[in-house]
Amino acid sequence: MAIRDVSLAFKALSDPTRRDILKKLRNRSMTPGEMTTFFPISKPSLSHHLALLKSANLITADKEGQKIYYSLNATVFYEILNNFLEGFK
Amino acid sequence: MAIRDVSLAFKALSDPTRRDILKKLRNRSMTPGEMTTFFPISKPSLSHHLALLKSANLITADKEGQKIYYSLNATVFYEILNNFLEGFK
DNA sequence: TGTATATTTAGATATTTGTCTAACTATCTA
DNA sequence: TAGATAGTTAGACAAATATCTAAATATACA
Repeated sequence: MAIRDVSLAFKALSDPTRRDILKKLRNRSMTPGEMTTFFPISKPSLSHHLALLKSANLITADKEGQKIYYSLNATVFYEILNNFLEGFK
Repeated sequence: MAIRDVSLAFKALSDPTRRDILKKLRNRSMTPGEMTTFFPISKPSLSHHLALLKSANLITADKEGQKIYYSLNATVFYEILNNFLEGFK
């Protein structure tokens, strides 16, 4: 899937917590529960950030039982930034 | 000069009006007065956006008489996005 | 079925943001 | 010096954002 909203993508990237989440997801998929052990943030706040990253198409979610594994959508991630850079050539 | 605040840079890029301003400045330097002929926005609003882009180090300002010429800081612009992409390799 | 676990949703609140009008500062020029 | 022009600053306001606690939903399992 492709870029939907550039503003949303940059907005998603403008928050340090969300960039930290993306950096964690570079290595492997992770559940919100695991993430809360890394960031000093409440579960609802984390959930909010994940929803925003998902709406920006920067991450994907896969439910397995009660858990939800979130993964970096690397393709779209690079697409967004590179497409934007193209516009400035 | 280099990146100062990644959050600020992405925040600056998250607004459509500010991205439009940057795109205009790709071609040439421009004064706020000229810009208002392109965007349906008041001078104070434009001034606000320019201040934000400047604080993010994405543009520079050169005063000549009563006019202020704003220019794209292309170097820092690419630096910000590419450095960020590096972190996701 | 009942309880524990994983996550989201709802609702509240303080902060930030984008916009406007009005007023101010600086510079030019007749 | 007076008036016009270019731009910013001040102040107000509505909308969006990030955060929290409490409640709801969904799944697992004894």
